[in-house]
Amino acid sequence: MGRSPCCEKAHMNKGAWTKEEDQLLVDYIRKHGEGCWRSLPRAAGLQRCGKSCRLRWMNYLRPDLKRGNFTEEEDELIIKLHSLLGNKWSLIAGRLAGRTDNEIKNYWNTHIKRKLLSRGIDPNTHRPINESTIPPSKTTTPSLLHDESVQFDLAKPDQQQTVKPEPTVLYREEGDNNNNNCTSSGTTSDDDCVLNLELSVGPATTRSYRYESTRKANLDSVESTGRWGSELFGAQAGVCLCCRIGFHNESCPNCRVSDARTIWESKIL
DNA sequence: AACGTTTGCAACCGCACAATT
DNA sequence: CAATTGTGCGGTTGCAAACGT
Repeated sequence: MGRSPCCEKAHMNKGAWTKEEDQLLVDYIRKHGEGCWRSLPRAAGLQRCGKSCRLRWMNYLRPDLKRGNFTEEEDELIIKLHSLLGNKWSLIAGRLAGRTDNEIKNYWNTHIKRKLLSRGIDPNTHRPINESTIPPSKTTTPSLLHDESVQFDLAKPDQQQTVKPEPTVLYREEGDNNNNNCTSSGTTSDDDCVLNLELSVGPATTRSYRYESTRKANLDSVESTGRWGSELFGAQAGVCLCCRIGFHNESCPNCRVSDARTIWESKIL
């Protein structure tokens, strides 16, 4: 069956946007607001695919974007968030005001990867590249997943929480005298081994269901397909940190769903 | 100056999934 | 409830600028 293409590509412009196109898009969105990207190009007089318009607006034309170089603080925050979230660029971008997922993704690939490699850290695992030679007990976990200093007020899932964990020791190698400044308490002068993170963690911003029947249908579909949609499991709408860090929160919809999944899996497995 | 290589980033593509009909 | 539509995401590509020889 397949779906129809998002637009008729035959007569569409591709490639770099011109100033005139930018102006048309900005003018139209100022006037009518965002939304309905499919019909926007025609309405705005643009020979562009709706997706292309959306991308251009989201990544470059939005007035709230912060342009310019990344600061050292942003670098470290990206590294920390990546260690926690992986390649969830949109989630990472959501924690950096004025930065876009595309910008962060590019910055990661061109700068931060190299930076981590120069530190001897695998950018994919956030562990020392030669870690395989290190006894596990000597290696401190790089992930917030196991960072007990992270605290959430799970009684208030709708309230944005500012979390100030103690600086987390990321990596320490046995016998590395150059890194003796790294301590488990995080008091150190070595910026290379400690990240002082102030994470602003919001609730999983689940989309509201216009129809309760849709929600039920999607929940039911889990049973029939065995797949867990992002809305249900908090992947796209915002990672459920309660689940990710091993907490359980009765008032968090995702935790309740994960309960459902656990029950469902226990029936199946 | 000319050419080849590397780097940085804007934009595209395909896919997944929520929303709607 | 199946089919369809619209949106958003992550991976990848293409190209211009910077750099090296």
